[in-house]
Amino acid sequence: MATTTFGKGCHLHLIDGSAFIFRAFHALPPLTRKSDGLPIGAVAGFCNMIFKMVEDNTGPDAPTHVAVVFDKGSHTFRNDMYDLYKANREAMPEDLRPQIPLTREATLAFNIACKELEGYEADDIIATLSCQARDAGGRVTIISSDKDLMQLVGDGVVMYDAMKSKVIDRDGVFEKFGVFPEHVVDVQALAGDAVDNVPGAPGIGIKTAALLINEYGSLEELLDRAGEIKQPKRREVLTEKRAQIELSKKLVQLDCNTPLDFTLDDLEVRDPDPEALMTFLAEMEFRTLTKRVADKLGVETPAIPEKPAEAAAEAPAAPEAPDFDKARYDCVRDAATLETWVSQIRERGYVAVDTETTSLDEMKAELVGISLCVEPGHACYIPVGHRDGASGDLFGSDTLAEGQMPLDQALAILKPVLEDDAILKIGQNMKYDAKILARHGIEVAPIDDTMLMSYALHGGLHNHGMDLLSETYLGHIPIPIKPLLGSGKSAITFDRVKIDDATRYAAEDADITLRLWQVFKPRLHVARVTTVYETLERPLVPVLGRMEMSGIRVDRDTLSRMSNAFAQKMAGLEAELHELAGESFNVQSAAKVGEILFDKMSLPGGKKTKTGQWQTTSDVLEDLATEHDFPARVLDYRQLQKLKSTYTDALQDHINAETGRVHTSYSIAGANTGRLASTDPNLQNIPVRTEEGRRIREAFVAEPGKKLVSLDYSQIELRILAHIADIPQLKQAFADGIDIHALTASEMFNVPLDEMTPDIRRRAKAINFGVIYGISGFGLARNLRIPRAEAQGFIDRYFERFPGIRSYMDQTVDFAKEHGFVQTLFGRKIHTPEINAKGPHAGFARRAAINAPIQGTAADVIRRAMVRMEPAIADLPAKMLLQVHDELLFEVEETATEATIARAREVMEGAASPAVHLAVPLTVDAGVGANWAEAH
DNA sequence: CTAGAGCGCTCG
DNA sequence: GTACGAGCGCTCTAGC
Repeated sequence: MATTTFGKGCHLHLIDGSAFIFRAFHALPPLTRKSDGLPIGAVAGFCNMIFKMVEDNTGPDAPTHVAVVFDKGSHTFRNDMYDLYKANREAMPEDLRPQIPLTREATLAFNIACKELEGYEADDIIATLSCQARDAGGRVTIISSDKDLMQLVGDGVVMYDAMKSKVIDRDGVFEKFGVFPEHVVDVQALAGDAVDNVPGAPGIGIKTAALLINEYGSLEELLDRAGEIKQPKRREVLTEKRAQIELSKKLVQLDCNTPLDFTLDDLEVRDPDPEALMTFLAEMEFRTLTKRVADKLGVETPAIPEKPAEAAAEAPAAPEAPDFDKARYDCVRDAATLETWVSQIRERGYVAVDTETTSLDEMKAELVGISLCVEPGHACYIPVGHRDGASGDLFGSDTLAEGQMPLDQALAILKPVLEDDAILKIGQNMKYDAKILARHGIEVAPIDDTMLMSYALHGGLHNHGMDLLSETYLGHIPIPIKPLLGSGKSAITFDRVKIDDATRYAAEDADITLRLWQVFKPRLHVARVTTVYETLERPLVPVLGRMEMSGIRVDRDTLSRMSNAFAQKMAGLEAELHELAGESFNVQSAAKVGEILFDKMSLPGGKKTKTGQWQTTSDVLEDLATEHDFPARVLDYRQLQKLKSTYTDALQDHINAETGRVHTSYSIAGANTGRLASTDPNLQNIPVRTEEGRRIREAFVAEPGKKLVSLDYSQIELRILAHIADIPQLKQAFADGIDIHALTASEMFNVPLDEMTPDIRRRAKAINFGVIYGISGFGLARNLRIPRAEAQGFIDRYFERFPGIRSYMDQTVDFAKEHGFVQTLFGRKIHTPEINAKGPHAGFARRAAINAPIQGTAADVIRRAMVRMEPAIADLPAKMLLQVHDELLFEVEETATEATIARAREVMEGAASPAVHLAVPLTVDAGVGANWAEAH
């Protein structure tokens, strides 16, 4: 019970509980409770902080009153003012959610008041209590580092950043905002907040806002006199966005009149109940803290059961897993047996799934069987499409020895489980199986994917195929598929494999998948890649699956006509080349071309490849082509050859007979940097740079009544470089929409922008790209065809003008050497195992390490856009079809192209937030057309 | 006959 | 010895 009335001499500590645990979660290493793996890192950080305060606060400055304050409810009065408030908040990380109620328990265990109010943010409760305490003559310390609370500082109110052990007073606020606390809301109203989705005044950041507020005295005065501002952009935005700015102020202004159902007196400091506190700490298994608290309270330390530590990320698989015993694998041939598997799955809540089919092409593959696994060693195979090797007849349920269930019956039994929200389906490369099942009307969800888990954990270390993962992380070599299917001409499809053999093979795949999942799952948060996996990898599976199944219409006649035209021209060139060479030879053989050029014709400047063959790459041939016909004609021939074989011919073979469309396949875990890779066919390298090549894109068409719509990020990697390396001139240029290569040229060569020549700009452009690739004098010299010393001079000059670039490169390489990986802005890890190598390897590894965060961040950004795109355009007659690294291609009803562009652009331009606040804008260019050539 | 290495070219 | 990241078609050869 309160014995004193809050007033002069009292000191109130207000702890921002919600903000603290969120920050602790991200800042501290991930701890789990040893007995069951429950994530408790944030709770541990919280308890340590509380205990430290209790210990420290014994002197005259000790608090007399304390409260821990939490957010409650996702809808607050601010959402009534502005429905997009905090609209782009990301879902709470899976490992944090269970820790929130535990933090409340911890507060109560320390016998500290724990306060929250439905529909209010913790900030408003803190504001109200702070005002009340100050008005009563007391002092207040707000334990938080949230800048939104800085408006409350002053008059005996200070903030304290518990993680940095730093007091923030009026001067501290000025340091952060450039204004004193009474004007913080004005600055915030102008600068906005990407994290909370407070709009503010576009183009005005904290610095400019502070400048304006200091000049005009207040936001209201500034808005009234906005017409006087000299800078046209600022004047315009302040005049036109006045309503938005005023709304922003209301959103950031904290409410000092929150209707509380308690008083300050209820917050008086109370001694903890030792028993309750010790019980809680022991339950959490905080060994060190429990002992320290017990010593402090003068009670006995309770025993905490000692269990073997969780396997570390590098440790081999859990030894208790049973051996792979194929005899235990079950072949399911009837409904009753399948039902028993279904009930086992329901008991567990998860199941590993694998499908066997007749083809690697999901759009052509026929389902042959499904395997399931519910615990290591306990797996089954359900044959549904096996055929007699000789006759090709499907085995029926009555066939002796080879009996199997009808496909429809098996799927009908499995469908409810595979689509059940409460049952996790685990697969290795789930996109494949999900597409096969989708073609049979089953939408598999929710899923986990061991291939993608491995990608998040081990990106850059090795590939993520099941055979390799099994051998590396389970110490088990899986049954090879080769002996079952054979190879080459005599290869058979899986439907002709004997059911007994198929059972051993397929059930083992599901078994391995489940075991890999058990190994990888706890390692995700140990390695701090849970969010990467959950936001950048896993959600892409259904999105890409649908894109691939949609496919894109490709006009066979267009390709066929082009093929014929190319063939004619090639025949002419071939004859000409034979004539010039004085012999008949295979023009497609680089070795022969080299011999003729450098041995027979003795042209100068020949270089050998590492196998001793003459090098005949296009840049070598281009140098010779100015003087001789032969190399010039070879170049012509090669261009046509490439277009014909790779594009006009091969693409026709990829047109699906049923859909008339081309269905590529995206590898999610293929590229080290996080980029996707497109295969079978690769639709990410369709020609565009030359006029002739670009015509291939005319064959990629929209259905009648529809259009293709293309949106692509403008200069995304350079923008990310400007942000990461923090280059003021580049950031400013992007903010102002200035031609970035011209700006670079101007800075480097001291040429004013309005006197820029195309050649100077071209050089600067090459340097800009070189920087992204981990520039070297040699590489730039080769690219620009200038002496190496001159190229090195350019690079030196560049580093002089943009010193941040050099330090970014050095820091990135140092980080890689120390940690063995580099990271993107979104936390994706790219391992760099070769970074400490000696010799030429080192150079490669170094440049790759410099490039990876840039290329990888760009890849993360478009992944985020793709995941958000489907819901954003769900109500429009539009489909996302292709991704080409910085471009998304859609097929859209003619009437909806503009709406789609608007919607898609918003998603793409905002894709970094709220996780990352880029210091440069992302901009997107759009195009529409009947075909891809027109749209791009 | 087949698999894989080497070369060269396409894209971002 | 060199720009970063990918996939694929062709030739050529080692090995069945």
